[in-house]
Formats: sequence, C-alpha cells, structure tokens
Amino acid sequence: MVTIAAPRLIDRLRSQRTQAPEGDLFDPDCPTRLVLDRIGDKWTALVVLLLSDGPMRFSELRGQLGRIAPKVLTQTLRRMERDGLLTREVFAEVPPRVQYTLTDLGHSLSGPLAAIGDWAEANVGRITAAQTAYDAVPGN
Amino acid sequence: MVTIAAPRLIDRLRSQRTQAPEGDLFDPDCPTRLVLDRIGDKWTALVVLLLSDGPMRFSELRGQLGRIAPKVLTQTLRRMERDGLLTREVFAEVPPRVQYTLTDLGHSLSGPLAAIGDWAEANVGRITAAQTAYDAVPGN
DNA sequence: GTACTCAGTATCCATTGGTTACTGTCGGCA
DNA sequence: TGCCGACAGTAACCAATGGATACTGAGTAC
Repeated sequence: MVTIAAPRLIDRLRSQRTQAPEGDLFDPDCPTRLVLDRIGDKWTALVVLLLSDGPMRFSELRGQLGRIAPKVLTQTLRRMERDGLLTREVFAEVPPRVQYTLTDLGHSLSGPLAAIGDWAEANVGRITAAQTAYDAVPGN
Repeated sequence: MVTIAAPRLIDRLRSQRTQAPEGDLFDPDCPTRLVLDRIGDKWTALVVLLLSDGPMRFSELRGQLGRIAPKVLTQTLRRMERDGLLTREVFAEVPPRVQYTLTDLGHSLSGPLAAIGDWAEANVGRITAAQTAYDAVPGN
C-alpha cells in the first residue's frame, strides 16, 4: 500500500471549484495531467502490473500482453524508462536478452493500479449489464 | 458470463504465470480488459473525479476540463452513460440544461481513481526529473 | 551454409482524438 | 419584426496514436 504525503486530490478538487486553477490536475498545462495521460495509455498499466511480480524480458511481456504489436511494446517500454518507471538491461548474449525491471517509483504505482484492476474485475458484470440495458433502448 | 468472486488481481497475476490464462486481465478477449481500456481513455478518469463532488452540466465540465473538444466530451459522456457510470438528465428549458450525475458504480470508482491522481501529484517531480536525466544521455 | 532465437525496425493502414464551424430553440431587446 | 445570445450539442475535416505484417542482425546449433 502506498502512503502519500500530498493532500488528497479530492479535497483539492473541492476547493478548486471556486478559486483560480493553479498547479492542479485539471489545468491542461499542469505536468500532473501529462502523468495521467501516460498512465492512461493503452498498455502502461498492464506492464506495471506484470512487472510488479519481478523482472521480465521483452518476449515474455509480449506473450503475456496478448496481441500487442512489437513496435507498440517498444514505444511503451521506452516511454516508461524515460519516466523512470522501469530500467532496461541489455545482456550482450546471442540470442540477445533484454530485461525490464520496475524501479521503486514503478513499484509505488502498482498498488493504486492493482486497486483499479480489482475494481474492474469486481464490476465487469455490472458494466456489461448496463451496456446491454442501454443498447436495448431504441433511442440510443 | 463473467465470474466475479475476484481474488486480488495481484495474486491472480502470481499464479497466472504458470497456468493457462482464463478469464484474467491479461487475456485480450476478457471483458475486464475492455473496462481497463475504457478507464484508460483520455478523459473518463477526469470526469469521474469532477463528478465525484456532485452533478455538473455539460458546459461546467467543459470549462473544468480545459481544452476538451465538445465532440470528444459528448463521446466520453455517452460511453460513460452506456457503461452505467453516470446518468444524463435533460431539462426541457431554454436555454437547455443537461445534468450529469455519477451513479453508485461511478462513485465506487472515484476512490481508486483518486489514489492514482494522488500518486500522480506526489510523483510529478520524480517523473520530470527522470525525463530530463534520460534526455541528457546522448544515446537516447 | 541453412535454420533458428531474440529484440527489436520499417512500412503501411485503422482508429481515436482534436479543431473549427454550424444547428435549433426560445427569451430578451430595439 | 428582426437580431442577439445562451446552451448543448452535430458535421466535416485533419492530426496523432495504435496496430498488423514483414524484415534485420548477430551468432550458435545442425
């Protein structure tokens, strides 16, 4: 479980309604938004969850992630490396071996992400039910 | 049908390495993945956080979200309505008024999402530092 | 010398997100 | 009577991201 010193976002949110937005999550120019955009891309969250169990190599990740295109996996991993979420080690062997390991920063993210994952698994049923109900209405 | 007596995702993850992937998050055909993709789109998370404080109308959301295109906001809200995360009420007034309210399902998501938001705010500094460090290396 | 492994690139195409302009209704104003 | 503005969107078009498939390069096994 990751303990976080910052004031809770939700409290910021409350006060932020009335005052000028300054350095907050909802300012599109705030770097925090960039962080959210990053986590919210298609694969980053899954990679963090996979690596939270230990280092993996490229082809292992590729296998676990289902149908990810290698180009996209490379992009994702490079971005994550740049963001300090993981490290990339190349072993000078043949065939080549490249190992990806979560940093402390990456590990600190896996807790919150796992919570989202749990929420998703716990609520798929309700969501698909809501979808079929919605689609059953002629107007929609 | 989706069985939902979910053990913690992270535990699943541990065991899942050795056994056949079946109904798990990393199977691209599992509906849970679709849920993650949805939450992981560009705006849904922000909308949930904004609405967790109470109902808002279209133009309020638009204002708070910075520079979101109206088309994209409409798409996002319709999808969320379809997924049962929020309800949409139209008041037959002039000028028209449309109010968006989180459902219980939506509220249940705001906790985990706020944790992610808190993480982001707490770690922007480390991330941007990692980025500049990465970019300072000539090879990258 | 051919085949195979791994970790990617290169090339091209599909889907999503974004920008700008426009619609429809009605009340207020001149 | 005609025009303006508010609100909640659509319509049409363009940019960026994601995805599928084929190919590269080094060296070891056959």
